[in-house]
Amino acid sequence: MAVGERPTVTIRDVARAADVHVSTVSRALDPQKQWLIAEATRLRILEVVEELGYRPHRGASGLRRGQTRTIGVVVPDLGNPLYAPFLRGVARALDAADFMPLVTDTEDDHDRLVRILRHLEERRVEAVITTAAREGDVALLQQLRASGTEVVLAVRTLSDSGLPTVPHDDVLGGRIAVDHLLELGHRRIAQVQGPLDVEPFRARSQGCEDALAAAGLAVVARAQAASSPTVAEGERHTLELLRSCGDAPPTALFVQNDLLALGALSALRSRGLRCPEDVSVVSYNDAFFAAYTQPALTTVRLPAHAIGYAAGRLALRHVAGEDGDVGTSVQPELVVRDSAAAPATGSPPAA
Amino acid sequence: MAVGERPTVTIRDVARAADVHVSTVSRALDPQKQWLIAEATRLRILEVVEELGYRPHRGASGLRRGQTRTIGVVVPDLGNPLYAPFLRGVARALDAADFMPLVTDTEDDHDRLVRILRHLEERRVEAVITTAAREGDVALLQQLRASGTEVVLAVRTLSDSGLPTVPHDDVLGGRIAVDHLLELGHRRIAQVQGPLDVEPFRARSQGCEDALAAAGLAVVARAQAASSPTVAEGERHTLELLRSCGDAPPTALFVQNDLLALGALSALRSRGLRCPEDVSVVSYNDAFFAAYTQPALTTVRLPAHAIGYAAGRLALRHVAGEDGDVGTSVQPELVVRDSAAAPATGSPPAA
DNA sequence: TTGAAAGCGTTACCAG
DNA sequence: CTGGTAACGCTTTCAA
Repeated sequence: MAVGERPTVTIRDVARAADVHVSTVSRALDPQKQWLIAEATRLRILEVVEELGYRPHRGASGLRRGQTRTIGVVVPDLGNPLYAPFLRGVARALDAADFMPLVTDTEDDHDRLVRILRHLEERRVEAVITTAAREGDVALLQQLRASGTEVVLAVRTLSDSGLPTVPHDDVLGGRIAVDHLLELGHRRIAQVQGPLDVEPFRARSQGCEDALAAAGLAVVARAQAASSPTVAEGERHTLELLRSCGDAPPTALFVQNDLLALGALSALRSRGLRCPEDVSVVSYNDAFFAAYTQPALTTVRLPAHAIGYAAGRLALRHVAGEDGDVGTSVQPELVVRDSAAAPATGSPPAA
Repeated sequence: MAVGERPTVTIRDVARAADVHVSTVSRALDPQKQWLIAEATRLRILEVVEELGYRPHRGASGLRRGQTRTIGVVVPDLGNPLYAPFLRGVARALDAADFMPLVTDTEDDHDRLVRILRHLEERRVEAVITTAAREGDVALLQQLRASGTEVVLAVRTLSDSGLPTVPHDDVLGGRIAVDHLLELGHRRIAQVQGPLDVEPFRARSQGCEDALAAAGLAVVARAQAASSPTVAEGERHTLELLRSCGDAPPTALFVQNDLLALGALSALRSRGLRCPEDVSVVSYNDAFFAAYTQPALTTVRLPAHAIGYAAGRLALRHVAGEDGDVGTSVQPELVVRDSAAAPATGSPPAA
C-alpha cells in the first residue's frame, strides 16, 4: 500500500461537501448537461471536486451508461516496428472521441488470439481493431461481431469476411516492387513470401506474379512461405531458396516485408553474396529502420499511420451505428534506397 | 450495428435459463467458490453459460469487488523497439495473475503524461508502470501514489523519489561501453547524450566519465544533450559535435542509445567519415535492429524483457499489499559487433 | 447448498 | 434548476 493512501473519493463525498445531491454533481460534471444547472452551483461543485481531488469512476459510469469508451487493438507482433506508427494513428483517432485503445499482442498465435478476444469481450470493448487476422480466423471474428462487438480489419484484411476494412492495395504494392526490379533489368527474380494464410502476403505474391507475367516471365524460385514474418524466418527461407537454386541464384529478390528482408540480407551475406551487386532486394513496409540497414532497403511504403488513423475512425463510426466503409486509401509507393540495383552484366540468365 | 446483434447476455439470463438464483450462478463461476455448490447445479449452469455465450462483465464485477485487475503501462515512445520486449515482459508477468496491461504512449511529452495519468486514474488501474518519467515528474508520480494508485518505475528511474523501482545499473553500462573503447586504444572519445533530465542518460554519462577518469582522460567533446532520444536528434547533435571539433574529430563516440546511434551513423556518413575506420561508435540498448545497421552496432545490452517482467511482478506485489523491492537485477553487458574498432594509427591525438 | 437483499459508483428519469 | 429513486451487472453477506 502506498503511504498516505486516502480512501477513494466518490461522487457522494463531493455532493456532501458541496451540500448538493449527487445527481446535481453528476450533471455539473457532464458537459452535455452543464447548461441545466445554476452557474453558482456548478462553480462550487467544481471547486470541491478540485479540492478533494475527485476522479469520476469511468467504470461505474460506463456500467450505468452501457459503454466503456474502449476499443481493443490486436496486433500480431509489437516488435514489428510497423505497428508503432499504426498504433499512434489509432490513438490519434480515438483521442478525439475520448475513447482509449486497449492494445494487445497475439504473438501471431491463434490460441492467444482466441484468449485475447474473449478477454476483450469480457472487458466490453465496443470494438476490436485487428491487424492479426489469418484466414482461419474469419469465423471467430464474425462471431465476435455477431455478439455485439464491432470488428474492424486493417493491414491483414480478409476479403470475403464482409467485415469493415481499411483498404490497402497490396497487389499494386507487389507489382510496384517487381516492376522496379524489371526496370533495373532483372530477369531472374525470386520471392521470399510471408505466411500464405495472411491475405496481404498472398496479394503481394499476386502483384509480383502479375508484373512478371506482363514481362513474359515467371518467378524463378520461391522458398516455402515463412510461417511468420520475422527476421529468423526470413533468413531461414532465403538460405533454403538459395540452396534450391544451386549455382544459378536469382539476381533479385522480392522479400515481402522488412523483417523478412533483414533476415534475407543476413542470409545473402552468409552465403558470400553481395547486395545489391550480386543480388538485389526489394522489400515491403518501409519500417523506420529500413533506411539504416546494410545496405539501406529499397522498399514499398505501407502508410501505417494513415491506416491506423483510418481504422480508428472506422471503428468509431461503427460504434456510433453509422455503417459504410471509410474512403481513405493511401496508395503504396516505392522508396528507392540502395538494396536494388541493375544486375551485373556478364552473367547471362541461364533460363 | 453489427448484423444479427443479440442483446448482451447477463448473469440474470443465465440464472433464469438454468432455473437458479443469480447468486448461484455467480458462485458457480467463481473458482474460489465452486466447492460450495452442488456439482450437478454447477454443470448445468456451465452448460447454459456455454449455450448462451455468456461473458461475465468484468467491469461490473470489478465495481462490486473494488478492483479492475488492470495495470497502466506508460512508455515514452512505442516506436522505440526497446519497448516491445519490455511490454512482452510486463504482459507475461500480468498474465499469470489475470491482470491486463493498459499500454499508453506519452510521445515523451509532459502534458500528455499528465493527461494519461489522469485517464488511468479514472479507469482505476491498480498500478502504473512507467518508463516515461523525467525528473520534473517526481511530484506528479508521488501524488498519484499517495492517492492510491501504486507506481512502479522501470528503465527511466528516479533515484530520490522513494518509488518502487526495477534497478538497472546504467553507470556500469556507461563504463563498460567506454572501457571497451579505451581497450581498443581510443583516447579521443566524445559523447552523444540523451536528455539530461532522464536519469539513465545521466548515469551513462557518469559511467563514461568514470571510465575516462580512471584512464586519466576526459571527454573530448560533448554535444548539447538531445532533447529526446530519437534518430533525428542523434543526427543533429552528432553533426553539431563534429562541427565543434573542427579538424580534430574524436576517434570514438559513446552514443547513449541505439536510436541516437542511428542518427550518429547518418551524421558520420554525411560528413564523409567512415565507421569504424575513422570514428568508432558504441551505443546502448541492443534493440533488435542493432545487428543489422551499417555497420552493425557494438552496443551495451539493456535486458528489456527481464526488466518488463520484473516491473510487472513488482507492480503486482505492491497491488497485493506486499511491499519490498524486487530482487532481479540483470547486469548490462557488452555486445561486440562492427561499429567499434581500434583507432587508425598515424593520426596522433592532438591533445 | 441455495436464495434474498444490499450495495459497488454512477446516471437517467421523474417530480417538484 | 434540483432532489429522489431506480437501475446498470455483478458479488457478498446473511438466512434458511
